[in-house]
Amino acid sequence: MASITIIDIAKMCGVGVTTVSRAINNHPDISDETKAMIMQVIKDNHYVPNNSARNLKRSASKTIAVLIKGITNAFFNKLIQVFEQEIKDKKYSFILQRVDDKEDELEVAIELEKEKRLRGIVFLGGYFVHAKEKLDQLTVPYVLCTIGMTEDFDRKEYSSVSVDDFKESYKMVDYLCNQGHRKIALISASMDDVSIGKLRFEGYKKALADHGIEFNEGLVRCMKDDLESYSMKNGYVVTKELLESDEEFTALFAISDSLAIGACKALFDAGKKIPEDYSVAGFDGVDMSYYYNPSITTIRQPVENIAEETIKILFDLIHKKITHTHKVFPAELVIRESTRSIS
Amino acid sequence: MASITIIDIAKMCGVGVTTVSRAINNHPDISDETKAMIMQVIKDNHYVPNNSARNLKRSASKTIAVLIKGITNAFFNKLIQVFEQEIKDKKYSFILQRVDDKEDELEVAIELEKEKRLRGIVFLGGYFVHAKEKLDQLTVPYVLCTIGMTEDFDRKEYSSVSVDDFKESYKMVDYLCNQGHRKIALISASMDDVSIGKLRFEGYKKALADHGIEFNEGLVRCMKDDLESYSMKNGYVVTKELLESDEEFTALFAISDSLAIGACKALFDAGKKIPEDYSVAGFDGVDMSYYYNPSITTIRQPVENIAEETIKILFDLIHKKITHTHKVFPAELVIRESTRSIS
DNA sequence: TTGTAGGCGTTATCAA
DNA sequence: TTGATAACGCCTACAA
Repeated sequence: MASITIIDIAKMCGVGVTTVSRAINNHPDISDETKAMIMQVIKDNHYVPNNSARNLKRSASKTIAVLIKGITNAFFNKLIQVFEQEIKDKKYSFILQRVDDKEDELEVAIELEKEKRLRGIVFLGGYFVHAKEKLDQLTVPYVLCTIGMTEDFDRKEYSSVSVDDFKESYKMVDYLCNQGHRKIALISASMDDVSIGKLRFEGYKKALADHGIEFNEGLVRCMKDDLESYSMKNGYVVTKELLESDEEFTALFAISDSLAIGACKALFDAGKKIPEDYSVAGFDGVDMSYYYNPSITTIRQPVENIAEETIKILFDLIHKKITHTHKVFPAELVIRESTRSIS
Repeated sequence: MASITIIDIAKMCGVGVTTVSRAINNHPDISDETKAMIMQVIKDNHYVPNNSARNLKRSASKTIAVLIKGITNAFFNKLIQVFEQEIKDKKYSFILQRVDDKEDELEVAIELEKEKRLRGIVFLGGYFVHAKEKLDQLTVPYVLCTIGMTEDFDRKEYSSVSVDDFKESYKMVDYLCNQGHRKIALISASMDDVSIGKLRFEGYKKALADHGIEFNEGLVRCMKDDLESYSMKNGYVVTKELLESDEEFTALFAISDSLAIGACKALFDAGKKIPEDYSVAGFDGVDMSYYYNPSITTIRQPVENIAEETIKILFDLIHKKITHTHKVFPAELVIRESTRSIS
């Protein structure tokens, strides 16, 4: 069935298409009278403008896209909420685009930029290893949000907002050491991770070293590739293995809260108590870490600040107020029930 | 900066645009030779077709959209994963569109249908109270997934897949009663909810009645409108109030697992033990209900079945194999650590 | 204040 | 197997 178009409306109203277009888009050059009349006809006939046609014609539509890799991550939920609010406050519209783990976020971005005439892009999650040449196909500003980048990527080429994953991870492990723990297990990303996973791992190693504790590879457990990354199940399975390996440890640091929760479950299943038998710590500071029993000691990322700053930088970039910028927020060590001193 | 178009590619290759279009879209009438040549040029020049133009021109693009209201709901995550898989298996592409709580999902759907030339739509979550007249503007088939509808909406007018929220809620409360509980608190949706919230509430009432237990309004607590619906925080706040009200109860049934977890936290804060002091039950069967400590007794919805059947019905509708269908799956009472018998 | 006409980048039709 | 050309539905100079 053929959809009703702007021409049909124009005919029904006995006016030209331009006039109808003006009515739709709140253009000034139109009398209130005709506008009201047109809007009424549009309503009566359920006319809905075709977005594809609009996007095709429009040079730039005030819209920002947020590309998010791995939507299951609870940590992103709050971020997105703030993004949406901030973007709407600026009278821009907001598109949330999920990117599959196996998809290339950059390709999606390039396509979306053309399709929607984007003005800016926020990348959330993932590793973001891309050739510069390909990045250059993006002609609008973009900001990487909470995507830890290793040094081999030139910081002059992009903007980012995040916490210092190395430092914050160090902070947690340092804390555990200060509580008397010397055998600290780590649930980390897979070894080929070059993003936050790697940084948090390095922070762990450095803290151990600074406390004169020898690094024990047997205590480091990587997430399973065949399970959803950063999932509770992943933490559960990996911890079960750790327990079966007979490696001794008194504390366990998981590089995300969800992994930590999975770890707790595995510990409970083995009849252990937290924190009496094992201290468990997470990272991110998602709501669940507070609601869990015991509540989880974690590193809380300042979500609101991160989100607001991301948008601020993006708009500054759009308005050419700044060149590439990197903002690093401090995160907070939140000590809760899941860890204890053993000294 | 002007983007490179199909015409540019055609010129560079010394062929017509049609030929380029054929190469891109895998049309048969083109020699492998020219096709390979064209694809190479496209690659070298990073040409990306403009989707708006394609959608504008195309009569029907094999794509299905899933509209989801309230993406924070963990229960939907698994559903979405299955949807994506099933849809891709059928060689269709998949669009996930988030709809804000305050937005009208139907309006979004109508617009999206035109913009993307959709072939079908899945609605997830929300209440779905819409005038028939407006629904008729949707010209492609759609299926309501886990959206409980009350009777005043003609079942011949739409298709749906869900569990029997009334019956399953009844099942849980019946179970609690059989465990000797007679003072059972309920955390429910707001009173003007006409969807699953209402159905689960009715199931609660019916089970009490069947056990000869008088309904006590003071034991029913509605989610706060000013907090995110079905959030842990909502469950937490509401349970705190309940505790302060001095209403006596031995069991608490929350109409979602997340609410139940919030409730547990409030109980723990008050120095109570679960299930020794209070039994707590949830609904949905999300992963978290298993990982929580204590693990939460819940009603597990058969997520995979629901998702698969939704897609099956949608495609049957698309291929005109069936008229409107309603599929109701049984859910499973999963008894775990958070509830106990007190008789 | 209003209308006409051309073009946005593709795909589909039809003729070569 | 190819290519010119007409839509697709809308916006916007420009003219009236």
